Amino acid sequence: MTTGELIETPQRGLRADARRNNDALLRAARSVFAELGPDAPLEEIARRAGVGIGTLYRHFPTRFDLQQAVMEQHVGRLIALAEAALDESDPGAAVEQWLATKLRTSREYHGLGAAVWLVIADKPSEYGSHCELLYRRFAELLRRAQDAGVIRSDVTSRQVLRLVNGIVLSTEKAHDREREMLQLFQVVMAGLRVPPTAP
Amino acid sequence: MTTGELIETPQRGLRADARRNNDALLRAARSVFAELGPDAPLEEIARRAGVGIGTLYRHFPTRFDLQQAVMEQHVGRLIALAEAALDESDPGAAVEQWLATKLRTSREYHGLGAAVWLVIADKPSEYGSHCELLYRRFAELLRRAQDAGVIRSDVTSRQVLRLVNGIVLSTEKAHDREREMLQLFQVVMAGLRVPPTAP
Amino acid sequence: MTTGELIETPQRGLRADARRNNDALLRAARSVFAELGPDAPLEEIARRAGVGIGTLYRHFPTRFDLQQAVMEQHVGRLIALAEAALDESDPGAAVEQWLATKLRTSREYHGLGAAVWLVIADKPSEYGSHCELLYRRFAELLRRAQDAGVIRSDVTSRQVLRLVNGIVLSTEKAHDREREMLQLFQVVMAGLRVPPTAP
Amino acid sequence: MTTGELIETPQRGLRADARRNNDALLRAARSVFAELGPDAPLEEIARRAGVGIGTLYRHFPTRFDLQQAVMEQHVGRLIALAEAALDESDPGAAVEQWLATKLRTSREYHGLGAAVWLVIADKPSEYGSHCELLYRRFAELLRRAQDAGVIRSDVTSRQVLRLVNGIVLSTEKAHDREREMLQLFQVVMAGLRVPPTAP
DNA sequence: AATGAATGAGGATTCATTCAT
DNA sequence: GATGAATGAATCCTCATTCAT
Repeated sequence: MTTGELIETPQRGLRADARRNNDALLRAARSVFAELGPDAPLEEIARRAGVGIGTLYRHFPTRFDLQQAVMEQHVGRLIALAEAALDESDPGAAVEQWLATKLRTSREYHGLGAAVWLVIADKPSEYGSHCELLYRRFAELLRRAQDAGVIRSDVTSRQVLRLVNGIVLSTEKAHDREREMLQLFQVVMAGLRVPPTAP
Repeated sequence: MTTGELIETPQRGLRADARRNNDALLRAARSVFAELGPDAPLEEIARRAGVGIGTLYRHFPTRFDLQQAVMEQHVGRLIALAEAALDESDPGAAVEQWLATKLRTSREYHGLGAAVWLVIADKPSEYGSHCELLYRRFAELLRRAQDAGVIRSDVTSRQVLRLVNGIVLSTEKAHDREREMLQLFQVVMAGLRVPPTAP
Repeated sequence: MTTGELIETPQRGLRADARRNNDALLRAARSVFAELGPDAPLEEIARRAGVGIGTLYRHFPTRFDLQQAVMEQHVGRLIALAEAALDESDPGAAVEQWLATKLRTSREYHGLGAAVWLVIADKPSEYGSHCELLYRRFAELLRRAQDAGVIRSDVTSRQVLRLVNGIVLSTEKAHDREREMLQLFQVVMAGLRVPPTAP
Repeated sequence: MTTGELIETPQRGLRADARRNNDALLRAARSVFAELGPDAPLEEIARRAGVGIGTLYRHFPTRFDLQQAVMEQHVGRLIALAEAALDESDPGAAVEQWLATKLRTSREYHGLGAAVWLVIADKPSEYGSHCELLYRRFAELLRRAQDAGVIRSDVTSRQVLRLVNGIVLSTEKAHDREREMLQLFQVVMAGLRVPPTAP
């Protein structure tokens, strides 16, 4: 089961330099979007990737294409991680660790996918189906934990993802963001766990 | 205790038309910022307020002044509500209702104050001190509930505000946002309540 | 012979406060024009005069009216000085001193009258006739010196005034302007004096 | 000794159309600045150069860059002329001719370099060093004439340049400017020449 | 394919001028 | 008369996007 791999290398059959440029553009886009937000000047991305603006447009005809490609990579990695997590023995720990990883890695995508990646676009798209796949994988992960009786059964996977996403977004300008995020995550997790029943 | 009132009418001593325009500009700014985000064209705000662009600049020399004024109004209202809530008899209900109101009314200020209003600006400013006041009032509100044993004692007021703010932000593009927000709020509140101890 | 007086008080028959405002506006205009140039914001002049912008417009309907009024005052003073100089016994010293005074006092009017005040406007105007008067007075002053054999006879009064004006203009950004101007003035005067003939 | 040449073509290695536009912009800027002054609308320059406003900004990111480039060209030409003049046999004629040329050609740069080009900017810049070079070349030119005994020894090159610059500035609005400038130039030159000593 | 020059629409901002209070 | 609020034209400047090289 190697869904992730496919996503990492969507540029089969390109000339070597084209692939190199594609990679450089994605890397540059990720950092520029992280620094300057989703409306960052495209010229800055091209500059940082070391290519001309024309090349950027050849690879990604619209700003959205580029944003989506950046998110796609991120989603792909999260899917791979979720699939790996499904093999873990402790369902509760699996969910918690995956969410913690998502929390940490999503910091860079503020604004970009932010509210976007959860919203399965209305028109069917490759990106949309990847998001759905991620969604399904996490749902499985969560269900295992719920079935094991460690996570409350009355929360949906969508709700959990939104809560975690909310932590990322609401701490954007926080002073000690890392710490803030972890503390909020602990609060949320405490709320999600099934309280020990009185014997 | 009428802190709120003062904030509602900071334009004493202006000519009648000036005050009218000031109001219209604030109203227009609120709706335009809500629709188009904090970088919305100022001309659109002037247009919707029915005044010339020059008038907008006379009242609010910088975009930030306008954004801040909009937030200030919002914060002022929340302060007034918090002060009223402090008079309620049921501490748990007071907190919950106030948070629910904040949730509902903050929808319009996405991006504007977004994470901003919680971040007390480093330089001392009137707006900053209002935010601090709001913060203090909510802290009192929360402490009452914690002292009454209905809210967990190991969460800080800052954390609670961030969680609620996160709900607003992460549901920005949600289909049935109102419903979605309320559900998430319930999940968060469930996590914040002290679980009934076994007798 | 009191031509100067007339020019100093052109606001006969005004209300006391009107006259006061007129004075304040002229004073403010002089300093603002000196600092910011002839295109300085009129609002700044009103502000510095302590009156509303509307009042400025009532007194001086156009920017030119204000500029002209400032120059008129200056020209009036120079005329008075020239008339006094005509009474001096040493014709050479009289010319030189008057020119030195003009040099010093004109510093403030850079750009304003600069090239303007010498140019007798094509349409007849009160200001124009004042300039002509100044021109005539200086011509008399110069002629006396030429007749006395201390200034070369082949230069015209217009040329002399232009040369001195040029000194003001070309030293505008000079580091030690006062000194620069005086040195250049000495060079020019040396060129204007009749060289002692071999006996 | 071909300093001038280097200055004339600072745009090596540009695409043909880019160089063409650069030339057109400089030409347009020169004439527009001459007509409308240094604060002329940049759009007018772009229009007259037949390019879009964006192209102007690509070539000259700030107004100052454009102004400086125009002056640089002028200064470059004057340097080349000064270097050629140093080869002339008659030192007095060399100085006088060069100054006359400067007088004539500087008419177009009123206000632009006006007093500016003489003021060696405090921060080191390419333009500043070019001005210094021009300054040095003229100083050599003048010294030759002073050593030959045709120009008074008690004037500095800076003073001479300022006097000539003053002529340009004070005749800006003169009716028959060309004639007026030449007459003043003759007066100044007469003052600079060493009077024939009585035998 | 890659490049980067050219374009111009869009939005910010200032200030002269008018006019209601 | 005085005031200062309102107005909008004029200008600046940035980028997304196209296209010739």
